[in-house]
Formats: sequence, C-alpha cells, structure tokens
Amino acid sequence: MENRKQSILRAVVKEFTTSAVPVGSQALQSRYFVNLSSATIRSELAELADLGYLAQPHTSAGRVPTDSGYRYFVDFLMDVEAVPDNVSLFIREELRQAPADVQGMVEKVAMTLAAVTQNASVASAPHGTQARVKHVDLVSLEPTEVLLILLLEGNLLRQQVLKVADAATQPELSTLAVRLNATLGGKASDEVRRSYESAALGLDKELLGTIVAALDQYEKGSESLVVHDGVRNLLRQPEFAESIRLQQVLEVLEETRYLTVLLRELIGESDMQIVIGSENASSQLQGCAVVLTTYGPSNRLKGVLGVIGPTRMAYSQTVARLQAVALGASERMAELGV
Amino acid sequence: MENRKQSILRAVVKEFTTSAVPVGSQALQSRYFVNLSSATIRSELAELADLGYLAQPHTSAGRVPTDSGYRYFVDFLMDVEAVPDNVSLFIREELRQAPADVQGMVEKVAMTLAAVTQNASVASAPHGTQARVKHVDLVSLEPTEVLLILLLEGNLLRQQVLKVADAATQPELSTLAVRLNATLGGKASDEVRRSYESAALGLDKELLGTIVAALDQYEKGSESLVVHDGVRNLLRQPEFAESIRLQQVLEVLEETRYLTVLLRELIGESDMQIVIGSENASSQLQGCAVVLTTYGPSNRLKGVLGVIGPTRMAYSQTVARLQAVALGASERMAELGV
DNA sequence: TGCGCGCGCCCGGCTGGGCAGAGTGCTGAA
DNA sequence: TTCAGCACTCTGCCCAGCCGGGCGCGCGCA
Repeated sequence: MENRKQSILRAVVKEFTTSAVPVGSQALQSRYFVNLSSATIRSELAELADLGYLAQPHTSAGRVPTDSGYRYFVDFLMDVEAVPDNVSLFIREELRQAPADVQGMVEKVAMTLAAVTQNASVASAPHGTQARVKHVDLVSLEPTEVLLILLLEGNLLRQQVLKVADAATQPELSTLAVRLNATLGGKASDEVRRSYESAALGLDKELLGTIVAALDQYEKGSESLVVHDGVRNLLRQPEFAESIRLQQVLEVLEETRYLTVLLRELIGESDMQIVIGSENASSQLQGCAVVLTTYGPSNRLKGVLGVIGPTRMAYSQTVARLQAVALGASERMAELGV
Repeated sequence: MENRKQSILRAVVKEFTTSAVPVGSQALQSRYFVNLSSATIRSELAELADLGYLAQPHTSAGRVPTDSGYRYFVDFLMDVEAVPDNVSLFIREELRQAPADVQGMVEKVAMTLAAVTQNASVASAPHGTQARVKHVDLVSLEPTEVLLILLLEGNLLRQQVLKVADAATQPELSTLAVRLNATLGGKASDEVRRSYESAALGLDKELLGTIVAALDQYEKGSESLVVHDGVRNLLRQPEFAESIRLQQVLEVLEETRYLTVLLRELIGESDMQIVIGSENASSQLQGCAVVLTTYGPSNRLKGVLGVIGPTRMAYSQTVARLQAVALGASERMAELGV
C-alpha cells in the first residue's frame, strides 16, 4: 500500500479511537494533512473503503475503521508507544503491594492492568504443561478425612480433601507423607502415573490415584483460576451505552469455565496476540478486541494476561502497558516465589 | 394503617416488581380488587402517596413505591415465600460441587446466589476474630530459602518464602515442622504471639515471628476476601438500561476495599438485613436494594452474603433464597471443614 | 496521471406540532 | 363511604420539515 494511504489509515484509526465519531475528510485535512485538499483525502478514503479497511455507518457519514482496518493498523502501522514514567511507577508500586499467594497476586495483576489500560482485564494463574511435585503433605481433618496438600513447581499449592476408608492418625499420615515425598519429589504427573500403575511402592494405591487425578486436573487447567476486573471502565465507552453490548461481554467474563477455554484457545505460540472483532470465535465478543500475552515466574509456568475493550481501543498504548504489567508481574512472582 | 390500604400497597409493590411500569388504579382494580371501583382505589392511592409510601413519576402517571413504601412492605406486608423444590435442589447440587478451599467455596456460593436470585451477589469469606493454625510445614527450596506453609482453620493455605541464615536440609526442616505442629497446632494468633514473646520453646524466634506476621496478615486479608457475581443479571433490568446506573454499582462491587467496609458496616446484629435505596449510606447505591445475611461453618467463623439489585426486587423471594443459600453453604462448609 | 475545486446530492439527526392514551383529581349523587 | 362521570394533564409517539456534514463526481490544471 502506498505511503500516503497508510498515513491516512493511521490517521483515521488514531482520530476515531479518541473521538469515537466517524471521521470525515475535512477533519483529517485540517488536523493531519494541511497540504492536501479534502477532496484528495476523500478519494483516498474511498479507495481504502474499497480495500475493506474502512466503512461508512451510512452514506455520507465519516469513515470508521473495519476489523480488517484495525488488523492492518496493528500489523503494519502501529508504532509502539513508550509507557510514561508515572504509569510504570504505578505498576511497580501496585505489584509491590501484591500478596504473596497466587490468588492474591493474580487479582492484583488484573486490577493493575485494568487500571492502566482503562479497559477490562482478565488474568489466569500461571500453570505449566507438566506439573512437577515438589512436596506432599497429608493433614488429618476428621477421622476419615485427610487433606492432601500438593506443592507444585512454582510454589503452587493445591489442596484436596480425601475421604479414606480407614481412620488414620496424624503421625501415621506424616510417616506416609515422608514416604510419598521420597518417592514423588520432583516427578511430573506421567512419572507419578507410572508409579501408580506399577504400584510396587507399597503406597496406598488409592492415594496415588488421587494425586495423579489432582495433577491431571491441575494440568488441564479446568480448575485453573481466572479473574477479571475493570468492567466499569468499559461502561465509559459509547460502544457500551446500550446495556445489551455489555451484557454479552459479561456473559463471557463471568462464566469462568467459558473464559478458561477462551484463553486457552486464543493464546498461541506468539508472544502478544491481538484478536479484533469478528476474528473472535465467540459471537459475544463481536465488536470487542482482545489483547493477550503470557506471563509467569518462569518459562515453564505461564498464565495468560489480557485486555478486553472495544475494537476502537488505543492498541499501541494497550500493547505497551500490557507488556509492562506482564513483565512486572513475572518479575514480582519470581521474586516472591509465587 | 387500615387493612385495605395495606392490601393496596402490597398489590402495588407486587405489580410493580413484576411489570416495572407505574401501576394505575384501573390495573389494580381489574387484577386485585374487582369489587372496588377504580375511583375508590384512586383515593386510597392518593392517601398512600400523602403518607409517603407511593410516588408518581409525573402527574397522571401510575404510582410507584417509594423507598419507605418498600420499607413498609418488607417490615409488615411481606409474606415469606417458600423456595421451590427445584431451586433448593439446584442450590444443593451447586454447593456439592464446590471446591474444598475458602476461596473456591466463596466464589461458588456467590455464583449460586446470583443464579437463584437473578441479581448480583456478594460474598465475603468467613473469618473469625482469631485465625487458628491447623498445620505447619516447611519445605526446603534453596539452601538458604525455606517455604513456610501454614494451613489455617478453614483449610486456608498460606505460603511464604523465608530466607534463613543457615542452610537447612529437608529432614532437619521436617523435624522442626513436627515440633512446630506439636506446639502451635490449634492455636490462634495471639497464643502464637505469646509463644513468640516468651520464646521458651527452643524454636527459632525469627520463624515464629514470621508465622505471627502471616497470621496477622491472614486475619486482615481474609476479611478483605470479597467476591461478587451476577452483574449480568442486573443488565436485564430496565433500571440499568442507561449504563451510568450500572457504572455506579460496579464502582462499588469492583472496588474491593470499599465493598469490605460496606459489608462490615451494613451487617449488624440482625440475622437478615435489608437496606433499601436511600437507606444506603453510599450514594452509588441509590436506587439499589441490598439484602444481607451471615453464613459460615460455625458461630465463630462468619462471612457476609448479600444480594444487590434494584429496589424493585422480589424481596420475599430474595430473602427466602438468600437464606437457603446461606444455610446450605454453612452446612457444606462445616462438612468440608472449610 | 495526479491533484484541487466546487457543485449537487444524500441521509441521519434534530425540532416542533399534533394526537392518542393513560391516569389522575374533583364533584355530586346514591 | 362508595362510585360514576368529567375535565385535565402529562407522556410517548409519529411525522413533516429543516439542517448540516460528508461524499461523489465532473471539470480544469500541471
């Protein structure tokens, strides 16, 4: 695409993201292209519309970027915006105050992200493909109830209540836990499963089965923790003035199961992913853009961090700030051993 | 108040909660008072308006209950509605699937409550005045780093990385953990603190200090664990058609600090509390009603459970279902030892 | 071929008047 | 005390008309 068309498309996107009203040739001429006439701009706009990058809400209204227009913008035209000092300071300060557990940390991260992007945010807890057992503990709750505590790689704690047939005292359980630690320490779920299948360890087979199940469940992420925040920010956007639009987004955000699947599907190999409007598989997110990246304390433990807003969002700012939050959160989590 | 006025007020509230349009004398006459003329009803309505229980959006519109009208209704006129079998079944089933940790349980409770009341729900984690230590574990991470795992009453896991001066092996740490369990098991934070202050136990003083700090943080933190759900339900109500109304509610719900204070202030001695519209201290909740009760696994561990909706809410249904969820959750939590 | 200029056109949004409907308040009679 | 009738008032809705922004197109020029 010629340089001038690109500039005009960039100007349209920029103008529309701030004003939210269709942008006309005159506005562009007076604010961006003083040495071009509005008629020239009009013909360029018409061609951009032919290419599918711009659309008109109705004849003789200004132009609005289409989903492909935004796509072209983020792929080729977007210049990465530096994060202002006060914003990075704010991010650092917020994350510094985050509690040292996964849940609290993830919530704080989502909160911070929503605040700095002024959009809605989602965050899933970091989890690895292969969870390694670091430590096992068994605590007697009731005579026939035992709490299994699994410490996984990344200092992730998982807990599960087990019903056992025979009553076991705490000392008995502690002895068993020591044996389990010796056998399972450092093992990933498939190794634990082998132990389970061979069952030559003299360990309670049922217990091992439960541990395998807990690891599986953890790995599937079906139980994985997803939080969201900042829905109130969306309400400030004219796109969400009619409540139906927001309702659809909320259906996605509040339905955790659905959100988990969505995040897993969306996050691919790439480091930063932008999904715009109709590119979203789910019909509820038409008109919304989702910007996603990964974060986590280590390379093997990654969660998803994302921003959800109208397609008319300040992409370059969002990308930069999302990156800053992801980086800050990753560092902080590594530091805290979360 | 005479009997007939009461019936008419009750009818107006009932009619308005379902239809959401101001109710006129003819609608009342045809649906509730066939043996009265609309003129008679009109004069009664006028008197109810004089008493401050009803208002007109404008002259020659139907009547709408005022906040005091709702107040009178819930105080004197409301008949408690039985919870349908399928709803109680749904509640039981949902709570049965709840995970065995506090966070997960609270989230499930909020979700269930939102589903059965078709309004927004809030839930704070049950917390006592004193957190009790149930189990302590120490895991060696690095030569000079130890992970302290605290299992507190309510199966709440806390973890913290400790830096220690002298390298300790896992067996050494396990032995220490056994000693700690024997000493601290079942103790609340002030008892731990006494142990800490007397320091006559031969235990590492620094370690005890960390445990005390973790308990303190927990006591503060668990109080602030507040979740909400069901905002999407509010969007179905015409009251929230203009997004500004919902925005105000979301400011309250998403600002956890604020919500914590709100719940603490609102929950008084009474078992079930209803706060209607202008009775709310916070200006953001004008036009909203909040129904609150307490729940928890024991008398010492209580959290707050609440429903937030428009003042035009089905109070008797909400109260009954809130009560059912609170009861079910309390039982389930006691059962799971959460 | 690219650009600038100006004219005519088109369409959505706003405004103001008229109309129907719903609901009230009042009055007088049973 | 109840009730029928009547006048009044206010809103919501519809429609016509105006307005203005923005475009498309044709023409002239380098």
